[in-house]
Amino acid sequence: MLRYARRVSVRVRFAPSPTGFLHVGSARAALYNWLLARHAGGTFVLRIEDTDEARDREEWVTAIDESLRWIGLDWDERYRQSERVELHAAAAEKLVASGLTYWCDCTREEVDARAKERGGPPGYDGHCRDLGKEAGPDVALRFRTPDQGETVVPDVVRGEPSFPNSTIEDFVVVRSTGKVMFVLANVVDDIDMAITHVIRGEEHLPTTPKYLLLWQALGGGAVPVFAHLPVIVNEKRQKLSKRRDPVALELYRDEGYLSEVMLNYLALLGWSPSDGRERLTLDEMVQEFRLEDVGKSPGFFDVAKLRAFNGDTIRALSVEAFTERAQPWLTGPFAPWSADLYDPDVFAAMAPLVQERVALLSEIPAMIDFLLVDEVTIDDGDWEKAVKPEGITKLLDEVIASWAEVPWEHVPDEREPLKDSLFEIGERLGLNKKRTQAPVRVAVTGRSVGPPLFESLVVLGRERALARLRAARARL
RNA sequence: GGCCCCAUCGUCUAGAGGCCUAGGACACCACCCUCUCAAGGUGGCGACACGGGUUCGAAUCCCGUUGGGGCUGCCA
Repeated sequence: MLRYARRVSVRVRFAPSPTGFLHVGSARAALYNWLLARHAGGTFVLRIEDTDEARDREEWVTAIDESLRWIGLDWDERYRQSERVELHAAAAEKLVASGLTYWCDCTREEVDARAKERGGPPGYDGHCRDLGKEAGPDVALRFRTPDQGETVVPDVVRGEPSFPNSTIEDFVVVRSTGKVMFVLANVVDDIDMAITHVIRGEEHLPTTPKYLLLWQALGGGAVPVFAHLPVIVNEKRQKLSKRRDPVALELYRDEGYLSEVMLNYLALLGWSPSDGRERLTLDEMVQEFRLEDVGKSPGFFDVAKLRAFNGDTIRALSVEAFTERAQPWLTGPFAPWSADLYDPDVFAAMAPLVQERVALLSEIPAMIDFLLVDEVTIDDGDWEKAVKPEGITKLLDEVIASWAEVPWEHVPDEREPLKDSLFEIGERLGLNKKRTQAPVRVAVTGRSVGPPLFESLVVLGRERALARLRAARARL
């Protein structure tokens, strides 16, 4: 019955261990599993492999759930491997009964010492293989691997890598503490959950022969289809690591990357639709995803490209959607100002101008902060550069006088009194437009770059604008 | 060291023997637009790692070399 079920429906699993935030590499593995499940109308199983007491933490379990939810990967079934230890233990007993294992009390030091002595490759030498040792404290259970033949991994992306059985050492399946090891637990759960496709990182490929040997020993039936995904690397072409690379998914969320962009980018790191398109919606990815189209070579996690995608996507948002997505940086946890300072009308007036200029949502505050705070902080470097040309004092004096009178409005291509008066003064003083606007911009916004000046001035209001111009004038 | 994997522009890739004087995207450069910055427009730079085969014909198939990577735990 199980066998039949396996034929008709795809069942995949994502099996993270809660030892840290969700890693971009793991997220991609989760995504590919999820895409296949959704594409095939199958089942996506989330299996938290929380059997490492030393490293697991409950908060990481929550963090993984949250990260998956953030990118919108929903699961159909969810298990905790820690709740299944009896099943694993039963499987271990079955192995003992089958005679395919033996007990071993060699310590790591002894194994290493013997390897060094014989000068051969490191690893276990089968020392206790025929010693008939009994179970007991400090005794581990090893699986006796075949000496002859080879084990072939049926892999959709890699073909059929084969491993000489003679190079597979007799590996530990049950620790001396009685705890079942990762591979065994993995196999037991995959058999029990009727997993049809194992999609995971390439780093698992070398242990897959052990997986297969155990699967066979336990009589698991038809083995799953494997898909070992190419590793994701940094600029030095090394596998992304928690220690040296920014890999936590939530790091990107907090920087203001859009979840759909993250998903799109991750999907493209190792897969592309047959026509090579890059910008895909989730639905399109589900529709077009095929395991057979997954590439073999490692992919560089290119933040510059991610960022470009993000900017494109932000710009394509409706103003309403943009405003909605921006909330965490406006009124939420990432807003740099106190709640009472924030004015939704100010943002509404600036939103379209801001939207075109940010690639990350986290860049929003710096685009509008000068409109919310009472006093701007002038960037000294920007100020020095802006007031360098001759005649700036005169310029500011005249602008202050003129703008005290001029209609305070700016309608592009129609009524632009602020703009007209400013550049009229600048021209009279022999300053080009760039140099004319620079000191005014820095005086009013605090920086030499930002949203369009005249629109900003209208939002700021005449009084505050003039006050800032006078304050700047006083600096000269 | 051993086992395994990988190899098209700087990066991600399209390419499944002739459609390839190798296409796209990001990055970079130049110009245009322009109140700054973006955005947008136009153009440019730029790759089949190397050597042997197979074939009328190879980026595409085979072998080797070189280079890169992964694994090598009584972690998962």
